[in-house]
Amino acid sequence: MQIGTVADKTGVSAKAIRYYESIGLIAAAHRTHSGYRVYGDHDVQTLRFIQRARGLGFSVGEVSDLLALWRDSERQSAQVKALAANHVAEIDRKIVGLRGMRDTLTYLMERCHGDDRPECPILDALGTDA
Amino acid sequence: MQIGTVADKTGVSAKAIRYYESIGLIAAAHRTHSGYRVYGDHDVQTLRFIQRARGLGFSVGEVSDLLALWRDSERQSAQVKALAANHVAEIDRKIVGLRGMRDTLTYLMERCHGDDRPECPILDALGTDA
DNA sequence: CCTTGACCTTCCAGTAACTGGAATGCTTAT
DNA sequence: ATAAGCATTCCAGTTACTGGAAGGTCAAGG
Repeated sequence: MQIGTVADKTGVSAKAIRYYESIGLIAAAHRTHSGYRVYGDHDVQTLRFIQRARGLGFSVGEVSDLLALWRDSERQSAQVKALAANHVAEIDRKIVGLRGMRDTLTYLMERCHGDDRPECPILDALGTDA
Repeated sequence: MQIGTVADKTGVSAKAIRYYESIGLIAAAHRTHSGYRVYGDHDVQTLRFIQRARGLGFSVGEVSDLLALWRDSERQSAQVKALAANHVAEIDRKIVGLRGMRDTLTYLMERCHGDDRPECPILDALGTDA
């Protein structure tokens, strides 16, 4: 298989696959005599794994750890769970931050007429001296 | 006032202030004969505005628009409200995405023993062929 | 007068995770 | 022979800054 086929099968762009190779997330692919990268089903599996983990918001570094655990038959599920727990905590922090922003903004928007007059509590809130 | 004082007063780092100047978000500061930037209370107000807007998650580009509206006495509050509404929609999209990730992860974590055995539904979910 | 320390200056690099695009090469079909 | 549709490498750009190097400025103290 060439890189384009793998990209289609995994949903990971050819660019991203090369990038993952360049940073060492995946092993360097074998090449044809003319330099084309060649992949097998195993690589498709790995890239699907990566794609799903990225889709769950894991950073590339975390994905690297997850891949290592995935390949390690001696792993302890506690390690995986701990990684996931950390990530969930991180997600929760982000959600809390975003909710705070949204709450403030909706509060201000409710008080803004939103017509052709210039008065605006949103700008007032941003610009107060307090 | 020099840049360090403004940084203290506004919570915007000196680095960030210079950066904002470099991208044109704020006007170039006047300089002393020796090249030091000089600021007044007006600049402190502006930077506080920027700081608050950034804290609500507005991008620097959006902050630029907000600043323009803030300075425009002829503005229509509807423009501000629309900007805010777009931003809230964006925030909501992010929250939905994050919640989806969190739900999936917590679902999988509940099923993971998290002990010294290797079996792990989290890795299974990431690695399935389906 | 000189030095020390705390300021300030500019400029370059790095961050995360890629994407876009240019210039070029390979393969296959017409 | 050439054109289409793949592939390759490499450089730049994205966001919003931060870190650090190399070096000027200013006030205070010895």
